[in-house]
Amino acid sequence: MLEGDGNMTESAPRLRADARRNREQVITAAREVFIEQGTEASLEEIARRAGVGIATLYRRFPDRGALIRAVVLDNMAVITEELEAAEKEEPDAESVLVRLLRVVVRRRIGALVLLLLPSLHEDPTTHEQVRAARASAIRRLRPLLRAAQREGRLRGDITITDIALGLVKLSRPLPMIAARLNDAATERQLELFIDSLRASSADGTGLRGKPALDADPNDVLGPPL
Amino acid sequence: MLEGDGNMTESAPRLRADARRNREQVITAAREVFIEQGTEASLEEIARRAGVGIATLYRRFPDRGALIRAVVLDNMAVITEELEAAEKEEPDAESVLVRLLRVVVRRRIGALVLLLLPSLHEDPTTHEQVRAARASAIRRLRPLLRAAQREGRLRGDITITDIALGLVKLSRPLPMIAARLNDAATERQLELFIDSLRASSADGTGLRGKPALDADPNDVLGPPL
DNA sequence: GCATAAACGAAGGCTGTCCCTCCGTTTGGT
DNA sequence: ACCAAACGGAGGGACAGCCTTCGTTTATGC
Repeated sequence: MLEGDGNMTESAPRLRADARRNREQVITAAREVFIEQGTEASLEEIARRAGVGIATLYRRFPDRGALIRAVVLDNMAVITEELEAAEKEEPDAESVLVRLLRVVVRRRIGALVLLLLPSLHEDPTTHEQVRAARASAIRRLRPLLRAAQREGRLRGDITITDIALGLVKLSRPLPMIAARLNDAATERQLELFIDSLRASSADGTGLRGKPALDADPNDVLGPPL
Repeated sequence: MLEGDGNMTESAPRLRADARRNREQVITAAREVFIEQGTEASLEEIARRAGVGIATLYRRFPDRGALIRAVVLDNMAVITEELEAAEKEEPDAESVLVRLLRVVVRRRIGALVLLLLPSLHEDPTTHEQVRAARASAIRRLRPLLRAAQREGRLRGDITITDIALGLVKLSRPLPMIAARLNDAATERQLELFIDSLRASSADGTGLRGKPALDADPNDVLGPPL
């Protein structure tokens, strides 16, 4: 969760302290619930988990779309922030990338980055805003991946889409399984996934199956990554 | 879907031809819907997707539990069957295992194998039956994995649980994304996952993080695999 | 401190969905 | 051709989620 003034989108009068705190709690709860149950989840449950009355949620986010939007933008901001920190502190591209993966999974952000885009596709207002945030993130991520591949640390037949989708699936907790188990499993799978991205995993024949998801700019996933 | 007489559990009079057909369609639909939405999904949607009236579903499966049970047993049967075929036709353990993974994912079975167990845990009636099927599958799978590891083709720090959970996550389609996209993504991720299991992926340091999920026989996942 | 505007939570009417049964109709098997 | 078996859909009851209204609480500026 980014600090900020909790008002990166429209210019509102400025929230009271408790209101700002509640707003962030709602976004955090929404992020978790959306990942677990999808964006159709009950808003009342989100409010409950945020420790907040349902009215408070509606006061801050007039409809479901507004809440989704807020979560997505917040996620994007976290990613950007973390990316900058990593680029300063890590020695090479591969380290930056791997660190980013770990953060994204641990913070449960992965899923929403891609997952929520389709819903926003309808909304002409903020679609541009979200699209811009996403485009900017990709503009930074792509050269990073290229670099790591040139370093010879990551396999060459991987695309950003592969990584993004992998994160999405990793991040989704399995329903009807205890949280602790889910966390343990996710961590383990993440390390497996990271290993699978490394150059040593490529068996020379390249990935079986088509490059999948590369094409079709009109698709949910936007232009080829 | 296994053929059989559609009556592997209790001894019923013998179903009419159309009834048997409908029964299988319901199971198939249930498998898909359960994977997508969890076992709390609407039974009416399952009936709809099976192209069958809601009454027909209830006639065959008196309650939700019965349906879940049927799906699980069916899945187990398919796995066993496929395993036997693969063991006859494939040259080594690794090939058998990989082939099995591909079948399980393509048939959308993966998720349910583990996913449904917790729900059944409550039910004293059929729990034993399911537990037996599962135990028998594991008894066959474990030596297979060991063999593949001895062959030096699969990394040594992998457990059956790792594989099972990997399959579960792979198999779950992402909500609000077109089916075609989901299929393409899943296929791609599966190949990545398979590569990650190979010995060449291990970087010598072993998997970061604890062996996770190995212990606690009282857990959802049963005894260590 | 205290006044006041901002923010809060909970109750409740409304709507839609899902569960499950009942019953008139259709269909497979002999 | 007969009839038991199987079918589908309508519909009542229950319930969960949406969103608003309203009386109460709390942060903030003087």
